[in-house]
This record gives sequence, C-alpha cells and structure tokens, in this order.
Amino acid sequence: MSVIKRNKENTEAALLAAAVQTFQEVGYAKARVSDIVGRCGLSQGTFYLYFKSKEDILRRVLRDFMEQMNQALDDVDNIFDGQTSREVRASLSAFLEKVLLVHQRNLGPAEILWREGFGHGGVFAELHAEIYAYFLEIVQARMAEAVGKGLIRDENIEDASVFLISLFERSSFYFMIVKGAPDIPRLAASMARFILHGLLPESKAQPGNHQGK
Amino acid sequence: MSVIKRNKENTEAALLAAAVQTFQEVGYAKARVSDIVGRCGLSQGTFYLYFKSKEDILRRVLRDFMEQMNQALDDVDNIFDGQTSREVRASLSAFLEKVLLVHQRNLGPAEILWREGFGHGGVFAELHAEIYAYFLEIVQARMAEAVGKGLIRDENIEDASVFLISLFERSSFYFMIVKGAPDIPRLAASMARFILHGLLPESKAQPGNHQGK
Amino acid sequence: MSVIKRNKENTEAALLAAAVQTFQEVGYAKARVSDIVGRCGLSQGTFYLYFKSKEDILRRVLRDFMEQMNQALDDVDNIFDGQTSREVRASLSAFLEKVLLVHQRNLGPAEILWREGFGHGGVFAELHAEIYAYFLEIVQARMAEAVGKGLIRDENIEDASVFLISLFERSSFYFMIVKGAPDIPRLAASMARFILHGLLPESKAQPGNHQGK
Amino acid sequence: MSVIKRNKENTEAALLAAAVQTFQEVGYAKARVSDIVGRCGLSQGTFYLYFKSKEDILRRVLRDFMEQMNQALDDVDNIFDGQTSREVRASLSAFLEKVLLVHQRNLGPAEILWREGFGHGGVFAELHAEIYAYFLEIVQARMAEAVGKGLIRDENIEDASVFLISLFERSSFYFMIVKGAPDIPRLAASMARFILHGLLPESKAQPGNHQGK
DNA sequence: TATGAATGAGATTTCATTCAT
DNA sequence: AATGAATGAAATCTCATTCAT
Repeated sequence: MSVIKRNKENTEAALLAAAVQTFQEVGYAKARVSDIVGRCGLSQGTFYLYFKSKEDILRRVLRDFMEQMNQALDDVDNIFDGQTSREVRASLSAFLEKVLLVHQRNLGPAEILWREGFGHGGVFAELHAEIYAYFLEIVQARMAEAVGKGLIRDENIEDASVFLISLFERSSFYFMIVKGAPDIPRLAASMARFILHGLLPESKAQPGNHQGK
Repeated sequence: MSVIKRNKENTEAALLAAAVQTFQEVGYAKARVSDIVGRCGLSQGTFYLYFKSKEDILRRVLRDFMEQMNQALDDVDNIFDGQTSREVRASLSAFLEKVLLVHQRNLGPAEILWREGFGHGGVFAELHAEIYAYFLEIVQARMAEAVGKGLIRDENIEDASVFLISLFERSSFYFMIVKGAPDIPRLAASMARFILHGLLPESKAQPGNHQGK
Repeated sequence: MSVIKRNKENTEAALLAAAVQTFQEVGYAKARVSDIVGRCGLSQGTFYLYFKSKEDILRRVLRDFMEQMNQALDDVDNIFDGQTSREVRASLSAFLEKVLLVHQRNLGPAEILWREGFGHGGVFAELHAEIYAYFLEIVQARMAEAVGKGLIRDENIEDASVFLISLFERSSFYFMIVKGAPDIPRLAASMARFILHGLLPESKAQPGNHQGK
Repeated sequence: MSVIKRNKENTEAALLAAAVQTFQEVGYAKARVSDIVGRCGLSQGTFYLYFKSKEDILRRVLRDFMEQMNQALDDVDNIFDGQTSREVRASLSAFLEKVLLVHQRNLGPAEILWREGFGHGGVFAELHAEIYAYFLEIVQARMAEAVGKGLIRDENIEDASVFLISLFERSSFYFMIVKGAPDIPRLAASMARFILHGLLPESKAQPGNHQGK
C-alpha cells in the first residue's frame, strides 16, 4: 500500500507533471502516451479517463502558463512610464522582470511552447499565435501611448514592437532554457537597457549623433 | 515526346522544390514522401533513386541556404564600423540587409529552418544549433572589437549578442514569413536603428539620461 | 464471453505456434508478420506487443530447441563407451536416440533451423553456427577419449567427427521432415551401426576386433 | 576503348560470374540485380536482355554444375566394386573423388546449391530435390547390386544410402566451403574408409572379411 | 546491344485510441 | 478508478521489372 493515496486530483496532477517532462525531453510529436503513463506507473487506459487525447493534455499543460501570461500582460499599464529616461527604464525593466518570472515559474510549459512555438503542429500554431498576438497587441498599445507622451522615439511602432517581442522571446528562451537558471533581475535590467538605449555609447556620443538630422 | 524532358537534374530539382513546398506547408514531421512525389507526378520508388531518406532530402534542402548564410557571415568584417554613429549605423544596416537578402532568396529553406529551429527533431537540433552558434560567434567577435574601439557601449557582450540575434531571427521570421514580402532595405535600416539607439528619443533626451549615473 | 479467454500467455503461445507453422511452410524470409497474426485472428499491432520484431520471434521459437539440444549434449559422457563392440554400439545408439528425440519433440523449430541452417540470413548463420560448433566439439572430445581407450579406430578425428555430424544432421532431416514420422529407436540403431561398422559385412570378422585391446 | 571488346558471350559470361559471386556472398534472396550488374559495370536494363529474371540467371548458374553432376553420376557403374575389401574401398574412393572434383570445379554453384539446399525458395526446393533424388537413386541402385553380390552388408538400403549421401553432402560442404581448399584424394579416401568400415578398429578382422564369398 | 529513369506492389513497424472486465 | 489487451491506419523504404530512347 503506497503512502500517497491515489485519488482524482492526485492522478491528474501526476499525469500533467509527467506530460510536461516528456514533452520537454522529446517534444510533443515524439512523446508517446505510453511514456507519460509509464512515468506515473499507470496504464494507458487510465490516461483516457482524465484526458480526451494527447492534444488535450497538451492544452491543459499550457493553459496555466498562458493564463499567467495573460494575467501578467493584463496587469501592465506602465511598460514605458515615467518622467525621465531612468524612470522609463525602471518601468520597462519591472515589466520584463514580471514576465520573465512567469516564465521561470512555468519553465516546463514555457519551454514546450517556445520550442515548438512557430512550428506547424496544429495545437501550437494556434496557442502560440494566440499568446503572441496578445503580447504584440499590449506592447503596441503601450508603445503608442508612450510615443504620444514623447517618452519614446517616434518610430514605426509595428517594427519596434515586433523587435521588442522577438528579442524577449528568443533571448529569454536562450537564457532560461539553453543556458539555464539566469539571474532574472539582472537579465531584465540588461534587456531593458538594450531596448531603450541600444548599443551605442550613451554618454558623450548621443548628443552629437543626431543633431545633424 | 513530352515537353519537359525527364533527366536526372530535372527530376532531382523537381523533388527538391516539391520538398521545400511540402515542408513549408505541413512541417517536416508531417510531410509524407508520398506528398512530395505526388506533387511531381512521380512514384514513391523514384524518390529513393535520388535521396537516401526523407532526412536526406531535408539536408539537401537546407544545405544551400546554410552555405549562403555561412558565406554572408564570413564576408563580414564591418558590422560595427565607422567614425560616427551614422557610419556605424550604415555599416550595421548593410550587414543586416545582406543577411536578410540571403533569407529572402531562400525563403522556403529559411522558413523551414527557423520554424522548426529550436525544436527537438534530430536534424534540426543539429543544423540550427550549427548556424546559430556561428552567427553568435561572429556577432560576439565583432562586438568585442567595436567595444574596444569605443564604437559601442561597454556592456555585457554575451547578453547583447544574444539580444541582437534573437531580435534578428524572430523578427525577420515574422516580417518575411508571417507577414510576407517586406521592403528589405527599410527593414534593415529600422532594425539597425533599434539595435543601436533603442527606443528612447535620441535628440535632446540622451544627454540628460545618464548623467545621474 | 469467449470460450478461450484471452490473456498474455495465451496470446504469446498462439503467436509462437503460428510463427513455427508459418516459418515451416514458407521459410523465414518469405513469412510475413501478417501471415502469423492472421492465423491467430489477431491484428498486426498485437504482434509488436509481444515481440520486438520478426527476428525476435524467430529467436524465441528456436531458443527452446537449442536449449534442449545443449542440454542433451551436455548430459553425454558416453557416446563411445563399453568393453565390446556391441556395448559401444549400444552407447552410441542411445546417444543418437536421445538427440533424435529432442528433434522429434521440436520438429517445427528443428525443421526451421536445419532448413535454413547453412544459409546466409543473419540469425541463422549465427544460431546454426553456434549449435553446430558445440555439437562438433562434444563429438570430437568424446571421440578422442574413445580413441585413447582403443575403443574406436585411430583415425583423423576431425574428419570423422564431421562425417558423423553431417550424417546425423542431414539424414535426420531427411527421415524426420522429408519422409516424416520415423521409428526413432530403429533409426538410431541403424545409424549407430553405419557409423561404427560402415557398409562392409561384419560377420565373422568383428568378434576378434576388440579383444586384444 | 576497353581492351576487352563487349560482345554477347562476353557480357553473358560476365553476368553469370557476377551472379555466382553475389549469390555466394549474400545468398540468393538478398542478392539484388543491381549488385550483379554493378560488378560488371552494366545497367539493370541490360540484365534483362540476357536473362528473363533473377530466377532465370540462378538456373543458368546452377545448370552446368548439375549437368556435370549428372554426368558424373551417370558414368558410375562401379561404386562398390571389387573382390576384396580393399578393392571395394578403392572403387568407392574413386567415385567420391570424382564427385568431389565436380564440386571443386564448380565451387561457386556448389556452394549456392548446398547452402540454400533444403531451403524453401521455389527454385532451390526444385533443383536441389532433383539432384538429390538422382543421387539417391544411383546410390541405392548400386548398393542393391553390391548387396546382391555380397560385397556389402545386407542392410536397409534406404537408410544406408541416405546416410551415405548425407555424409557426403554436408561434409563436403564443410571441408570445401567452410574450411576451404581440401586435399581431394585424401578426403575421398578418408570418407570411403568411414563409409565402409565405420569407426570401429579394423585391424586384424578385415582380412577374413570377404573370403566367405 | 545498351541505357537509365521510372515504377508500384509490398513488408515491417509505430502508436493513439478503444473497451470489456 | 483502473487495467491491459487489442486495434488498425499510416508511413518509410526496397527492389525486381519495364520500356522509351
């Protein structure tokens, strides 16, 4: 008799955890239902008591992460906020940090979604497009406001928001998953600085740079 | 006598083209050899006269693109070059334009590689990692030089190069494949500006920005 | 509720039996997995629940027979034993009978192994070589002892043991499989006589044979 | 322009030789037509100018050998002939030597036929059965005569002839193909002795053996 | 006489899913 | 709630054979 009594939530949670691990390790396409149940010591039949299909468990796996992301994005009203460039940077950094934390708390699902992100598999195309579009929308809206207030440069907003999200998505994937265990505040700050100031030296250089324009 | 004479190059080219289309449309995993030959009006057996396996044709499809990318990266000695910020921007923009053009000329293969890029499939893991690593290496090296010359900000070079490449890879994917048919020089210029100056207003803003530091 | 309850051993045994029959009838190479499952009224997929591959089921089919052969050969310490020629013959005959019985009890596997025996197929080459070598080793060792004791003629032992085994293997194949259902003791006796005395008339000559020694 | 001019016989002979080698190396079933033509530098199409099918070339490969065997068997009227046991042995030895020489002169085809001998492949079943039956018939007939004349023991002739041929077939396979390059006269003598005298010591006994005649 | 491009019928193997117990 | 045996639809790859040139 096992110490952990089997009950509904128990089993479901175990299956979800096993699915995350399996999808991380071999990817959704190659993951077999038998792998997932194998990890829990359950039989294949049991799987279908809890989930309609392999796709179903994937949606459940990603659902939480996506909800947290949506939440985090909803909360935001201050991506580019402040009076000085320093304040703007602090605000952007805070935003990035929040989103990065959501990733870190959902490392498995995040990896799964970003890895297979732009891929073709029916589910991913759909889910990734959904979250990506929402992210883009939020960023564009905030950026437009900030441009209106003169906080950030008057530039092609579509370009800029795509650049920002691309930079965020791919590089957070790189630092969190490929490299592993990043220092989130530092990473957020570094990213914010790059996004706001770019690569050019800030101090003396800037003044002269753009006058000719 | 048929209009298109059948011969070896002919058929091989037809198969390669069909493979690109098929991989673009449904992804490598779901693409069936029968889809590929179906497009050419050939039989399954014929496929194996030209390619050892489905993986083989994929490698052939990507090979050209990867060679052109390597070439473009090799040629580069001036990513961040110039006396003034304007010149540096022109040099970066030229580099980005060159690489974007390689993508545009190989839109199919590029889509295939970036789509499945960070995925799990054996071939892609390998090929994508290869090109990604090379790209990273080049950018890091040039960045280090440029920092040495005081051309760009003295910042964490690993961060910055990952940001740069992430931004480039994901957003060029977005503009070229999701949106389609971009104006390359404009895109390159926009990207270069973002990379160098970030989002903050350049003119009056910058001087005051960092004084407090 | 069906009369024959389906369970693991049941199905496995059915598949093994069907495989033996199929291999006997059409040979290993031409036997299709679909033939085997067809005989049991099972589906193709089921086959792979029980066996890793077609080769796997073949090994399982032959394993028992080979183990019994090894056992029979291990037990033997008296192939050529006795004081008089009659006793030697009795001992040889008993040995042959024992080995023939192993064949008779495993007629299917034996047929499969001997039929494809010296062939090229990977598995057979391996398994047949193994059992053949062991058979040869045993016979040579016992023959050497018997020559030492003067029980049998001082002859080239390699020749003689190859002759003996060849005679046994091919002719038991002939009598058991081509002709079918032989009288084993009679066959063993006949074979022993041939092996010991050859074809020449023995009549008066033999009595003196072994006395001196 | 090659030194060896291509002509009909030439090409056919080349294909036959290549087929023998290929069949020897990988067996008939696994041998591919492309292997055979590959060895000759010919194309697959050419193969079918000379042979109706893969089976056809196999028959042609074996035909010569089988004719020589038939010839050798036809010639024989003296397998067990002579007044003394020594003479009988000489006659048997001569016969065996003759047949062994046919094998040696047709080592490739012989290997192919004996290897796949009792196998299931349509052709072999047929061809091997044919030659085997003829061999058996000849031996039985001569044996019956010899028994009639009191030259050899009055024994079950079917048994004895099967023993003899089995011994011959398998052990010549062993010595010629597995071991390679045997001393034919020695082997024939050794085999004849085993067949006539068996394993028991002959020493003093034999002289008296046939006097009673 | 020779080529070589093309064929297409199969064969093995995988795995998500079902369902009676 | 759980099992586990069974399914069957694919998908990749092989190779003897054909045939227009």
